[in-house]
Amino acid sequence: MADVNPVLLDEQLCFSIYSASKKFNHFYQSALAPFGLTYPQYIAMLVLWEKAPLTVHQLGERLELDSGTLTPLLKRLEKQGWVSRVRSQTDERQVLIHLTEMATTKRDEVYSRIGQCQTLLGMSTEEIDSMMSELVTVKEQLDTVSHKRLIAKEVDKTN
Amino acid sequence: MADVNPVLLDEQLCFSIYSASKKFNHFYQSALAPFGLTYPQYIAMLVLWEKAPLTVHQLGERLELDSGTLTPLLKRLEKQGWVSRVRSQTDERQVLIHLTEMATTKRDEVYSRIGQCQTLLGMSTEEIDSMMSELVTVKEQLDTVSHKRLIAKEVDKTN
DNA sequence: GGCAATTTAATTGTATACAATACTCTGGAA
DNA sequence: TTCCAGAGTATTGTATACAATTAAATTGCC
Repeated sequence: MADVNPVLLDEQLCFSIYSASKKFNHFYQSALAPFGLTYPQYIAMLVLWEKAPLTVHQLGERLELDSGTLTPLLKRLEKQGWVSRVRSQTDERQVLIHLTEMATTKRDEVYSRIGQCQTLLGMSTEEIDSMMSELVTVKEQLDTVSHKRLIAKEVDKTN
Repeated sequence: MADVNPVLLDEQLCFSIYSASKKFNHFYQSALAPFGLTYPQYIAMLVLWEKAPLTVHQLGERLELDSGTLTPLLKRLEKQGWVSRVRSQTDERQVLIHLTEMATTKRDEVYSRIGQCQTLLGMSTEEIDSMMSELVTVKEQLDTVSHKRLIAKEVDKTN
């Protein structure tokens, strides 16, 4: 164990991303304050504005969230009048998330507000695209590693 | 409101970062499973390994977390034997977080495990540095915008 | 020296995340 | 037809986050 290098917080990419994620969260929270939406609620609404109605499962795939997170989140969105949750007629296991009239009405207002705030960030489309593609690479690596570790576990079990 | 562009989740930098942050979280959670540390607990330990003892406030500045998050987190670390929380003699408002002997003993083991996992990510130091500096820019923008919005609020109040 | 303003932690309340479990429903196999 | 494996959602339990408040200690200012 003598060949171990110190791990310094300031050099960790994970912490940069963790910190940036929290700042974005805070940024959107205040940008969306007039609408009373949190950041996770907002991204759920983004997906729904694209293609509601969706089942909880479909929404979860898009957001990478499971029902443990989405069920209470959607109940809160329902209570605040953004969505309605309707048990599917054709398959009673599924719950379809529909937009309310209010959600449809307010969509462009939210889009506009977000657009204004993003302008304030002052990043070009190219800069944003470049960063996002780097992030895709990182995420793929993380998925691959997780997968490798999973395989490793399986191998372990067989020994 | 006719001039509003749709906001698509896939084009949002915030979501890329949010998603990457969750993947890192999951990655470290499983990498650190042998030690029973969560990701936030791990970064707290990183800072403490650099310069314990620290007050809750000092640790919070480094991690960008407040006592509302840190107090329970540190109590869990204490219960698991990583740290001790000691009320300062010279200023009884402060609580000093010390490393336990176990924490000191296991430090290099954790460093080594993390080093191995990072190698699996397959990113060069240059790639990581480049990404981190871009993230610093984004975070500075987010802070600036938040600050602008704060000023705007103050101005509002005076009207 | 005495007291208001500040500092520091802890607490409270709300909202995510996510693993693990429970429960209901569906479709297919025997 | 019955039974059951699997799918879809909800629930439970644990751990963050963070705003707002509380409580205790300290500092600064008169």
